[in-house]
Amino acid sequence: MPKIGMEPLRRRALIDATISAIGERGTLNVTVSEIAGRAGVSSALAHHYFGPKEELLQATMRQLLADLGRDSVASLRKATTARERISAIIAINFNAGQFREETIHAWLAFYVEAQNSLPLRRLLGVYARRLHSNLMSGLVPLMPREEAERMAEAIAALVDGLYIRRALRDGLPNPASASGLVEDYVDAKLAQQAGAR
Amino acid sequence: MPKIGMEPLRRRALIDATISAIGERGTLNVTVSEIAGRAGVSSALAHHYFGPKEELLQATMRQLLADLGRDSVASLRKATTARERISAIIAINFNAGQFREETIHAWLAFYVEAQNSLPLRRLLGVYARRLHSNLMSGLVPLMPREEAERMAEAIAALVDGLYIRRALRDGLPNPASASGLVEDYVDAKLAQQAGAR
DNA sequence: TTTTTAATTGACTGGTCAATCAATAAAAAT
DNA sequence: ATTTTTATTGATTGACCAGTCAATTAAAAA
Repeated sequence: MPKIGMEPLRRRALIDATISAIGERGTLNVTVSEIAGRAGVSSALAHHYFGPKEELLQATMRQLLADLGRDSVASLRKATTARERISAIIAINFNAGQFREETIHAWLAFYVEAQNSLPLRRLLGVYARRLHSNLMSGLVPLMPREEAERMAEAIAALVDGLYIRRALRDGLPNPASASGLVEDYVDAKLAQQAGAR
Repeated sequence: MPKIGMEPLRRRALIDATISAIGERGTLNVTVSEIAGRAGVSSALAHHYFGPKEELLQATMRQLLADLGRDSVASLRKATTARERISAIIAINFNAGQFREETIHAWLAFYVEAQNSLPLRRLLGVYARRLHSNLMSGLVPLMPREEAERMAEAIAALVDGLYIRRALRDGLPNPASASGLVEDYVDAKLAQQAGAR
């Protein structure tokens, strides 16, 4: 009983199913059938809309990035001072929507897969550059550019590291303590910066 | 032409081949045949010595951990003060042997695989606990225990994060700048600590 | 020298999975 | 009322791969 206009609904359902499948199994080694099953359709339909599996994965990655992007603009809009911008960026990465088992596993799996897939690597590059420029917009007003670059790199690494550690042991560190650690780092560095001036 | 006493040589060669195969392809999705080929033997021989693939992977992980452990005791032996111990631990993780494309890819791949394999998760747990206790031995003399715990977690996350970032873009951050970032963080926190006293 | 043991592989098996395709059914367009 | 388009799937194909096994060769032991 084919209704019309199913395409966008199916695409969305398949992408959601991909995230939850990867999230639950913790690896990109999920079959198209498994994903399709979760979305309530046959594997043939998944191929019908997305073609090869790789394209479904890319679409899923794009979805993840888009979600993060949406959260980012919303959160940054409320920030007025430079220091607030930094906090906003940190908060985005550890908010309830992002810092979930499911989402984290998906990110981690994509990091690994990016090693073999140029398109995925490009997508992650987009994310990395956006995070970097967001961070710089908060850091540059507070310190020399050189120092800001280093600190942006450190914050990004810290965030990635906390994600990975959360993926491994389940549950810990929790969102509050994770973002607390990063904030604490920023405070320490800013104090050091102020002292050196 | 079977010579005797091949077993330890073959085991070692197969483990090395596993690391380099995973390192080059960036994923645990390497076939036993590929690994065996690199080691100059047939896939049947790999199974003969290791049984199922999973066991070869575990042996490889154990090798990685053993290498890291050996580097650790060597490096820690030279440290006398608490601050030096911290630096020693940081240096271990970014020394030439550890912070290589190949090794990093292998670690990252194992992190992902650990999601599905209890034995691998256990092995990573061993590593995490050892790193944590090493860090604590350097931090506890310099600050309240509570604070030391938080900082050990942050340093560990920072190290993991720098690894992941190095795996993604090739080459950067380089060993010197990576360990520089971590040292810088430690200095900033210690200064903050001294100021608060 | 016969027998056992270690080393080694080619060939095979069974299972899994991505991708294709022909077929069906219903809505839309003509 | 045909024809075209959209939605959908079961069945199938072809590739790949982990793991097994019987067979071979040579060293060691009896």
